[in-house]
Amino acid sequence: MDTNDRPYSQILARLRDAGLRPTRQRLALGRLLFEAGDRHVTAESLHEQAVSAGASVSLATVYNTLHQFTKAGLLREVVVDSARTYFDTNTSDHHHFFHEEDGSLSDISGHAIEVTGLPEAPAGTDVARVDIVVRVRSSR
Amino acid sequence: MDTNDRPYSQILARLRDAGLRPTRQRLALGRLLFEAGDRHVTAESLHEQAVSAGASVSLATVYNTLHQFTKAGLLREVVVDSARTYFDTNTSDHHHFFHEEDGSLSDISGHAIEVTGLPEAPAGTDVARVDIVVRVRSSR
DNA sequence: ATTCTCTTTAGAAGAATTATAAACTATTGA
DNA sequence: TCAATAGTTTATAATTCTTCTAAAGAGAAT
Repeated sequence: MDTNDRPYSQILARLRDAGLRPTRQRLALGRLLFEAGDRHVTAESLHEQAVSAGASVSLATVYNTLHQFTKAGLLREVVVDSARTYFDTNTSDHHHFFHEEDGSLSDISGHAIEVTGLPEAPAGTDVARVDIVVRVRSSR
Repeated sequence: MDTNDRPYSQILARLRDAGLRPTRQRLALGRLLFEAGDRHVTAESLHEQAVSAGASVSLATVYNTLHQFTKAGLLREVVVDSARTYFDTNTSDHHHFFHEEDGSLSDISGHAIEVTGLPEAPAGTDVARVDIVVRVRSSR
């Protein structure tokens, strides 16, 4: 068994579980997304990376795939910048540092975080999620 | 003195302090923004309101003005939705409920809120702001 | 292999926002 | 009061990100 087979099979399993056909494009994007630890990507950045890695995938497919993966729970959307949409391969409970200058994100583990003093959700509504974004800038 | 003079003069003072000429357009937008308590607007929504209030202001001017007011500290930008940019007339320390279904915002006073367990800002960076967004959906 | 259904894709379309350059207006100083 | 000037407004074009469309392509099942 080739050492590269295992990652492929993991991605395959993820796609299968999500009910998504394991197409060439989804496998390629899945590998880029899930074989490198926690990542934050935009459609454009992932598309660039895919192309420069030799995978020919259209930008439309990248958008489609990111949304399908998100719906399947494989990715999470992160809203920190009104100019572009970020997707996070870390779907566990956590928050973010956002570097306003370069637009980069880094995770803040959700375990240690506690928020006190939050009022109840408005009448007739349920909380879907609590997002904390710590906006930082270089000190000098 | 007309009862409507006071608000005008308040807006005038705000503009003067910000070093912005009190033009017809800025006064009209300033009144809409600051004479009705805490508000959350988008460029489009404020433009619509201005037009239907009889103030002829172009959309470009609404964008310009929102950004100038923000730079002057009269408004705050709120990032909750990658599709559009919201501006908040409440510039004090506070957070938001975001109704994902209708795109509306409501304030959460910052006084009672406390976040524990946040790690230090990454080396070489300073915290510019901590934003908490509680995303809610109607219960049924 | 054939068929069926799901996917991909190029390109058009849409939506929000920003840029441009000409017309306009508040302010200043004579 | 009246230019001159410097800052504003605006229509419109341009940009950018994202979604849509419809036709071609590719897995899956028979």
